[in-house]
Amino acid sequence: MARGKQTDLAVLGALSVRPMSGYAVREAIREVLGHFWSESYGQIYPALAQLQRDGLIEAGEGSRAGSSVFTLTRQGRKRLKELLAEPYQTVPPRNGLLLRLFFGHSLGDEACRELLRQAKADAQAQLATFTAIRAEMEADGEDGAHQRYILLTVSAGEHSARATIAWADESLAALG
Amino acid sequence: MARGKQTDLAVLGALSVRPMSGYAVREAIREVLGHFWSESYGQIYPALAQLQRDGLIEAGEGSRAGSSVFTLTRQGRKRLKELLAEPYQTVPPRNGLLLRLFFGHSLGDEACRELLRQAKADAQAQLATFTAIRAEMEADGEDGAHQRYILLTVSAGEHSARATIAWADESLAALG
DNA sequence: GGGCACATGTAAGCTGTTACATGATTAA
DNA sequence: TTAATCATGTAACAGCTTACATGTGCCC
Repeated sequence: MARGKQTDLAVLGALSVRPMSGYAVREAIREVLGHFWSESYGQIYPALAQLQRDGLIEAGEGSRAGSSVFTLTRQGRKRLKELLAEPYQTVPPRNGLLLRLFFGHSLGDEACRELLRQAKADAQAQLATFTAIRAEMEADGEDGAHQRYILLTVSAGEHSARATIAWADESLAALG
Repeated sequence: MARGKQTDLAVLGALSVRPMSGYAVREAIREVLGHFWSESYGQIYPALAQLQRDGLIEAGEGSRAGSSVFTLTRQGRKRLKELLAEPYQTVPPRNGLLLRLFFGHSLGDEACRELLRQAKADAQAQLATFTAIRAEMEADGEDGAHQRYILLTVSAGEHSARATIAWADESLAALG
């Protein structure tokens, strides 16, 4: 019971885009929501079973033996809207990079600089990914209904990555 | 066993600033590291007991009956440096706000705008807090050894908050 | 026929929070 | 004297990941 409402939300949301198998739900979450959300098989399969028992999704014949394609029911669509409207829970922060920099005096300046350089490189790689996604989406031009909202989350990633790069540069300068 | 290395790191780090009780460790983590780290009593007390058994910290007489003040030993200081040098683990992302905006089509535009307005207000409040901390630290001017590193983490918070504000403004404009 | 992607599911175990039980000390 | 804060600790539980077990279908 009460297995994360947020997991239900992610699963129902994925199925609202198109019907798919549990495996595909996992892949969709990894690839599409990956930069701000994650779920493992250990969450997804039990969630699918429960959602089916509750009549929020229906299982259809899959493309191969033993596989299922899940589709949202009308109640499932209603439940999705309910969950979307609920206040979201935040996870307790656990930023290992900042924890290390906070004790930078014990860590040593050169190690701090190395951490910052790595963080900057990671953020640059992320920024490139987001920019590529945006370019691809804007080139396609399809799927207008979802696209604007997806671009909102891509934009969040871009802003966050740019902020990290600027912060790393400033901090590297400050450490001399 | 193997109770989070990162918890050990946070606890040893806190005690490296000054010797204190378990309760004070919790408060220090909440108040000082709060914007990027968290630990609960259920983590801290077992960690302290284990660290003491391992000879990394020593318990001294507290200010009142039954209370202890923990101090880093030489080995503890060494262990702290080891842990600081280890690569940090990242937590799987779980951003409830972006998850909701991603499915904004189902949620509805007005609800999306409300989420963005709230996110902006939160970020503004955070930014004000960080700015106040910075002002206070720069006014004091004391504790030079740690201060530069602490300001690095404050700066990270400022950049992140400003990025969120800019993103929210852009997104509100995009949603009309 | 071998490897890879697709596919389902569970059990063990780790990490971490919450709630509770307990009590000392201080300030109003 | 009563409320708040300081202080310690644990037990129950929630949430999630990982690894494993198992098998199908496709393509080279």
